Amino acid sequence: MASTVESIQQQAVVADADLVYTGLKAIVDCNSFYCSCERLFKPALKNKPVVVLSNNDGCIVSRSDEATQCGIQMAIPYFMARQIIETHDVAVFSSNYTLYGDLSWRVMETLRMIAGAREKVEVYSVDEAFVMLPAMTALQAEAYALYIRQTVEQWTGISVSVGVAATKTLAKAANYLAKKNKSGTRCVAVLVTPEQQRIALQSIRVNNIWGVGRAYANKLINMGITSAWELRNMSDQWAHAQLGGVTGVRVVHELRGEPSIEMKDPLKTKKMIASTRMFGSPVNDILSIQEAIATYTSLAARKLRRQYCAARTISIFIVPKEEDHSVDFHHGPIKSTYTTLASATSATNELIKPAVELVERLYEPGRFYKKAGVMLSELVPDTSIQGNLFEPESKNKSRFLMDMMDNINFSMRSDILKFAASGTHRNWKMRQEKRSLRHTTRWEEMFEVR
DNA sequence: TCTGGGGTCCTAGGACCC
DNA sequence: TCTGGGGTCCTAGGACCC
Repeated sequence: MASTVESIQQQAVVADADLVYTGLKAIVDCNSFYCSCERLFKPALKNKPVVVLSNNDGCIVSRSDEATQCGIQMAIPYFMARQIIETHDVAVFSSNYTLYGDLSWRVMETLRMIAGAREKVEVYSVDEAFVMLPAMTALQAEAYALYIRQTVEQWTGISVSVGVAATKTLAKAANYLAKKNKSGTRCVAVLVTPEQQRIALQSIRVNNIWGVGRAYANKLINMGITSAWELRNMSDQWAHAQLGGVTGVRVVHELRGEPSIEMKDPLKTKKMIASTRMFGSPVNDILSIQEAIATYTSLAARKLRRQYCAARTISIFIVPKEEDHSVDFHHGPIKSTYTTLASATSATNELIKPAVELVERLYEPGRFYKKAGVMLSELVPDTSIQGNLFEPESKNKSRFLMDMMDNINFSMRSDILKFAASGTHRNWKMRQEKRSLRHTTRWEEMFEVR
């Protein structure tokens, strides 16, 4: 079966007997992404159960199919799965975001090459992207999806599932079916014709639809609406009243095949950038907290510069360790404050100083804290700074310094260069006991071929 | 005596996503 | 003992303005 882009595109022209669809989208989703990354460099783990833990080794955030079959649930705390993990000899890894980031970039670049243009790929998360497809028939869409899957796997070693449809929500539904029955679908599913859509949606429960979370799923099921097909057939007025207004109407429209969630412009920037983390163990001295805040600020500043932005507002928060364990974990008493700068900046040193000063406003001696974070908002394009002739020269110099630091940090993929305020003791640093090596980005940890 | 009909901006909170 | 770290969008309500 010849399934190259060229032959598919030629067929689309020739096969005028078939209906040609325009505006089709594919969602390409890496299978158990973090686990796949870990396995890539440890062939012995093939077909073995693998899990990857969140920061601080807190929760399970990725599990291989084998781990799922062992009965390990997604997003549960590590300690709760420990027994199953030991019984089944599951391989456990701490998160290694450097490795995942690099492999993610390779997957996305591959998709951009397949699509033929940067703007035809919308990176949705570290392991998912939407791809706009050329006009084609239903049959060709399936061949194209297979081609995407095979090419990504061949070029990056990462296996993906592909769902194709006229709307993002239906594409996600197709992808859900492809993943659910990997051997039957070859990790590819297409929901293009009305018949394909009906059969698929009748088989999917509402809670598995993109945009229907736990709250709405419970509500729908209580109302007797259990399948995606039933939801699709509800009226706009009903959706508006019952599913959170316009958002709910969009979901129903999308299920009917009417595009209501547009492809995002990849050049559009974020409105806010944050960097927050739990401490490895609770901390009660102000210096440690300030060190942590300084470190998070430099991380956030780096993200800021990567998207060519500057920030005018800095907010920080710290979370005291709760003595009362009955308090809901997610809604602890967060203390926060912010400051607005005279002018927007992306220079780490200009952001760290006010951020560290803010800590003094919140800190109460004697208390223990378990988490802190920095948020940068009021973002503006960086060009407004670069192009300003009236800024003192020192500002441009610091911008230059920042570029250099980013480049060094990026190429070495570690924080070799740091600001003194980030400290060197780091007893607040998170636990990462089971982190794998950074095979693709560090010479000394490179994978050895024997 | 009596209390319009807009508009904007901001914040908090809820719902969702990975 | 032990519970991630980001994000987005939408709505309601209050303050303020004319």
